[in-house]
Amino acid sequence: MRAPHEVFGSVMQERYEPAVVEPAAQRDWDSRGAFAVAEDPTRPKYYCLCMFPYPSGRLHMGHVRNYTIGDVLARYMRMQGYNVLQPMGWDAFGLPAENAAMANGVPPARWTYDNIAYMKKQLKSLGFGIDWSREVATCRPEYYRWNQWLFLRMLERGIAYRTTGVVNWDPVDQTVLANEQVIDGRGWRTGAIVEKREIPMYYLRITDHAQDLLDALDRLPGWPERVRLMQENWIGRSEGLEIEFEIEGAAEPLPIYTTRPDTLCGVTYMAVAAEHPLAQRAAEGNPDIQAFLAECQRTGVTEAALETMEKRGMPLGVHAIHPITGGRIPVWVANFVLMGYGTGAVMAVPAHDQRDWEFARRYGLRIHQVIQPADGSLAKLDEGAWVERGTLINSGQFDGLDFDEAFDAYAKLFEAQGRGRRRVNFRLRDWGISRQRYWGCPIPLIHCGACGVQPVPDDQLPVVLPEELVPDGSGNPLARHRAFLDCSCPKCGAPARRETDTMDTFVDSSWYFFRYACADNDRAMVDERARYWLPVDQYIGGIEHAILHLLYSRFWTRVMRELGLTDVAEPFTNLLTQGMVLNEIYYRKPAEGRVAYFNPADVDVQVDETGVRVGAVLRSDGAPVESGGIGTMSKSKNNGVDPQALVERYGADTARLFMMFAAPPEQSLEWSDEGVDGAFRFMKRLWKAVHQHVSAGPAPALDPAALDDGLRALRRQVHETIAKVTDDYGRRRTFNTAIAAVMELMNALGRAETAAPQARAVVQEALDSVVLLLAPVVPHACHALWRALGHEEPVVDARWPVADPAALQRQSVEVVVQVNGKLRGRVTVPVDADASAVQAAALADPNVQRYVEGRELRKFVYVPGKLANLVV
RNA sequence: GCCGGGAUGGCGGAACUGGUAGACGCACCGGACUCAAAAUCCGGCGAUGGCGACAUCGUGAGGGUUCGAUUCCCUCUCCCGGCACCA
Repeated sequence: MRAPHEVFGSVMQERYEPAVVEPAAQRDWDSRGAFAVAEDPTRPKYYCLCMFPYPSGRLHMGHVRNYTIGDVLARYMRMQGYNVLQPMGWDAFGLPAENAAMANGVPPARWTYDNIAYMKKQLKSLGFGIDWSREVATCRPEYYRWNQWLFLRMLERGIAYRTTGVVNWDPVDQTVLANEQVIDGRGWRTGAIVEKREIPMYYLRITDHAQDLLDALDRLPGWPERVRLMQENWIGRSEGLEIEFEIEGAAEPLPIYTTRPDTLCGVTYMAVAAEHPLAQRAAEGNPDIQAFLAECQRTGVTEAALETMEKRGMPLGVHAIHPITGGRIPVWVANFVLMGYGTGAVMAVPAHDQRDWEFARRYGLRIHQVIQPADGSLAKLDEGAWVERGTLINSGQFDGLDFDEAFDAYAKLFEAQGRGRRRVNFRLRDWGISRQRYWGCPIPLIHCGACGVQPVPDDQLPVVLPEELVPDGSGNPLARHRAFLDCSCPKCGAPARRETDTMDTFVDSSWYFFRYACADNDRAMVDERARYWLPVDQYIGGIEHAILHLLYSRFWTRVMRELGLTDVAEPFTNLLTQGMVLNEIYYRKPAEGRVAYFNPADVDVQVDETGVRVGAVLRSDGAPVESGGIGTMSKSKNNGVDPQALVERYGADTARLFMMFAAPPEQSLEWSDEGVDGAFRFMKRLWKAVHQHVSAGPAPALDPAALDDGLRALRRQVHETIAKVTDDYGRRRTFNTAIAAVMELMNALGRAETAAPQARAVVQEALDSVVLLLAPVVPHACHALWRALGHEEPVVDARWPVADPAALQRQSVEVVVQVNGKLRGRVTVPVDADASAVQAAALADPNVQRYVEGRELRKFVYVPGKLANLVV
């Protein structure tokens, strides 16, 4: 083996060749096990985690962006002295594998394992500093047995329970469809109108933790405000009243929940869900209602579909008795009321609720105002509902009360009568985890004819999913696979049938970050090592996971804590949500047939002489294509860029540099081939600068006292850049501005006169700093350059540079001068100049004088070292 | 429909706590080098007016607060993410 200095050092090659540099750096890291980490109580730990990928086949740019952000932070924190863990794994169960199986006849398992092998190679070629010894794949029995084990613990404690749930049913394929497989209300393969169907499912009681999941958001200062807000709204805590309405001719009252009890006297109708017993009973012997209920069956189950559909209803011929006025109120069935939400019934106040108002208008129902604006102004109820709080009117003894007083008065009244109570309600629903699919973690239950549903005993775990089956789109192949199905009842020993439902893949991803800490333990879900590494210090992933995945993980962590498996309250201390990767969309719409999309790589953009775009043509035929604007990279729009091709052409460092430079991580990132060229040019300039410097031999030691003004200014910029980049990486997480600052420094270095010995010393310090500052972003090139600059220790293990306060000193600063807020001049003043000195200097400026002359100075504003404003 | 976010030159973006709008990069234009091209290097580059010094306008649209607003408040438009079985 060659010593590093024979490869680089003084014989550093002149040309920047990533195809040589990158594999060499990767081999060096591999041979030294640079990223394998162990628990070390003597050093502060830093657990840097990126959301694991679904093994879809190849990496896409969103992955590259995600993992580059993580790798930059991991390498930066390592240089800051932390014991850094950066693991990786595979979210390997899920629908796409079944779809691929249907298309190609390949078992999901094989497709998945092949994809993992390929994508792992891609991740390695991008140079991410991952500890691969901790890799997990959720489709492996070693992993999912702990899903099963914890599920059984939840079942024992009543955290998991069985009830019915609503699913999309394709009547032709006789199968349950995912929401994404329902297109415009029809099954994606059969085109059949999808029906709602109730089936038994297992649920986890996440609602038991609703209050805590909400309260703890305040203790997550490291999460973006917008994610906390989205979770808060998702949990949706509300305080209201549950009120029972008597139903004419029925023994059972109709309970409803309202957050606006102050509007109670404005109720002019009630509405129940199609599945509500009142509606079902009214339908008996009434074909019109039956037809309406059947129609309600044929809608999607998503909230978006329900909210956007036409609000329709039908009177049931049943009446409720108003609990205050004693008046008769018609009860309707309405398609927008959901059986699963609250009590499946609502009171309707058209005067003060917009949806009720529209419904009342449509069906000619009464609109009765009971709230008036507190300022006495008039509510225009013929234009829409008046939904603000106000003062009660038309409410008998309650007239004149405000919202809080009315809430209280009604609550006391109903509580005294036993016909209602105060209630806190959450929008959050329990987590249904049953999926009628093959490629997922089997739910470890056994159905016995005599003993009912029995849990699989712990010593028989895991229930292993057979890996050779190929789904065909009509139901779950497990249900036809005798070797899986047949078993004996653990209680009575009689022949029994295994449960064929599998778990939601969100279960797999709710705790994988624990397993990385102890992936090799085959006797326990987690061990002591998880106590060392958890919680995750920095979690990085797409904003699209802001609610579900993160909420489920927070819940699962709470369950693990209840079971004594962890002491961690919250799994992710800091969260960074990265934006999408976008690209141009080009298409042609033929007179007939489907729109054809063209990959931007095959399209030439035409610009006029000022650089403005005037059109685009397809390179292969030279004919014009239409621009469809900018959109997320996707298969359907054919606008993806293959990371592999990019790495092969420019190298991983250029790909990483472009991604980090083009936009701050939280914003969406627009792809640009020209931008990649620019990043590559910068890499070549950096390489050349170091090459030129080291070719002239070793630089002398730096003597800061011996520098002239020019060199002192250059050295100040070096240290200003160190301070800025440190702040940008560490606090702001804006890698684009950090890279821009380094580019500015390189530009200044290129302009400087560097022949003199002390100039060479400053350049050495500058280049050392630049290589250290860029090492997290472009680690391969910096690995080589650091050694070329004469350092023995590899740059991954180098210490992060610290700005020298002495080098940052300045004697004078430029202050901009405004007159009445408009920029009129600039003056240079000593750094320690006081306001009066700056005012005098400002008034001495000829251009400033033009605007101040002959007018009275009313006010003088001075922002030290920056700005002076003369108000005249 | 509901919840969250965004909009700044020809383009991606910068301006961090209300204080110089346009850093850095791309594209484009001009120049150097070259037989030539590519590569590289140097310079210019928001709009309008002016020879120029400068001036006026300008951060999706409209209004407000302030000595001063891309930044804070109100109204609106468009785009993106999520809406519980895509991951």
